[in-house]
Amino acid sequence: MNNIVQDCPCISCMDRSIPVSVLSEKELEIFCNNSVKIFFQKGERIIKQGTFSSNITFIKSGIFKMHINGPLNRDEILKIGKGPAFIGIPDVFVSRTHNYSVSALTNTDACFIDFEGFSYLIENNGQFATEILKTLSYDLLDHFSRCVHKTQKQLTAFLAEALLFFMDTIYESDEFEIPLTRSEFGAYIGTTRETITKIIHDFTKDKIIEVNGKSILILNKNILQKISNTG
Amino acid sequence: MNNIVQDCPCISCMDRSIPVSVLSEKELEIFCNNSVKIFFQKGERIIKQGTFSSNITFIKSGIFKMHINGPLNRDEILKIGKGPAFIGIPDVFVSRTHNYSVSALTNTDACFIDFEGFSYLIENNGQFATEILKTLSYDLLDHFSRCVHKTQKQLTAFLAEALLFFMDTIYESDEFEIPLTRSEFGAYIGTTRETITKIIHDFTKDKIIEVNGKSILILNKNILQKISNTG
DNA sequence: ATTTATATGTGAACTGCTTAACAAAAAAAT
DNA sequence: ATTTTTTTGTTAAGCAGTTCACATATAAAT
Repeated sequence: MNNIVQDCPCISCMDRSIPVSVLSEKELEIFCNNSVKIFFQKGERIIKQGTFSSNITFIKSGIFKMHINGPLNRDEILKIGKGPAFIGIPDVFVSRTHNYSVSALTNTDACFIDFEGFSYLIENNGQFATEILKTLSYDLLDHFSRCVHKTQKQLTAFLAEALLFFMDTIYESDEFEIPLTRSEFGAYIGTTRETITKIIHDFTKDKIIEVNGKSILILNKNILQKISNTG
Repeated sequence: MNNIVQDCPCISCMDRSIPVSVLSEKELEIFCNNSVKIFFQKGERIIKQGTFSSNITFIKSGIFKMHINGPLNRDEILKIGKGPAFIGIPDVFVSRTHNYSVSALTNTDACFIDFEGFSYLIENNGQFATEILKTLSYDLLDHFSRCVHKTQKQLTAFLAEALLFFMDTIYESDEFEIPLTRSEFGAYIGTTRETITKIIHDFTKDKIIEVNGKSILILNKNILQKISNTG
């Protein structure tokens, strides 16, 4: 009963996160001893752009946005994701400061792992290193795709893509509450809140979606897909 | 004289590439035995989007472009870089196929390292894994920045940024031959060749740059910087 | 309950950039 | 050398999306 590993809360994440699952008992202990869990309320900032980055963040549960303050002082959302996920990895490996902010879009459980401990695991467990590499690789390819779609597609198509993303990836349901204001939605798509309003209005008029404030119901996924594909 | 490591051509890259420099003699031998060096002429394709990805590519020397075929079948340049650089890492770790193409913009020496060998080194040399992680991290942050600038800046500002990039990072000189056609330049900036022509024309009229076909001379870096910053 | 602040809707005027169409120059192929 | 292809320049018309200004609704604060 007095087993350290049993007291380690990180053990509960072994079946949530693949990188965590490849750790040995001893390594899991190191992981635990170098991390703290913190609860964030919807809307709270988890990482602030510009602050020093001395730890990796693991989003245990919750939906979050990665956003960055651009050259025109406008906020832009780089990515929306949900736990379980490691975030902030590129920052600690490259610069001493965070290059972007991360905020909670729903109530969120997050764990902060000290870089020393994280780095030790990378250096000493090749499988862990490989899994983290996979995570970063996926993030990079995902962002390539998003960036290309953003520049090449028309706004209507790119917004359709975003709705499909919420439906298929984030909520896995055709009915959901968008965790963004119209302005934030604009920052995600790369446009203004006015244009978001207009396109959403068009979609409801064509009976593609049903909207009531923030709650959205997808009525015709096929057409949405077609709009997204044809650009 | 019959030392294997001395016969290994990869040893010459120890002082070119940080990840290579952390390898032991034995590991360098593994590296060599799992790689081939190939010469590419200017314009040749090094990696073709869609093909199977079973190896990592190391650009020893030369300037290259990473480009991707977008949803509207338009080619877009994600990144321009120069050797020494590892490319194609995210592809092998995530999907079995290449998600983008890479082409030589100048004559280029490239080495292909079999994934098995590369993976072995990641798993067994923590320092190597860390350095590769740094590489990917840098790529990700760099691309975040580029993507945000692309959406927020006006074309004139973004083109100015590109010229400064060529000057400071690629050629380290205020005089250089742009290794892109006007169309490619458009694919890099996210616009059409007509607009590229127009902006370049404006810059020459204002005596900011001097242009003769592909050769460019930066006359006033300060103004270029200012244009780039003010969006 | 009332005030204040934030979020959303809506339309008209404006604009940066694209599209399209043609001409000329340079490079590659024969 | 001559033809063919690719690249570049240039213009006018068109439009997708922005900006601005105001009305309304919702949420937060007192």
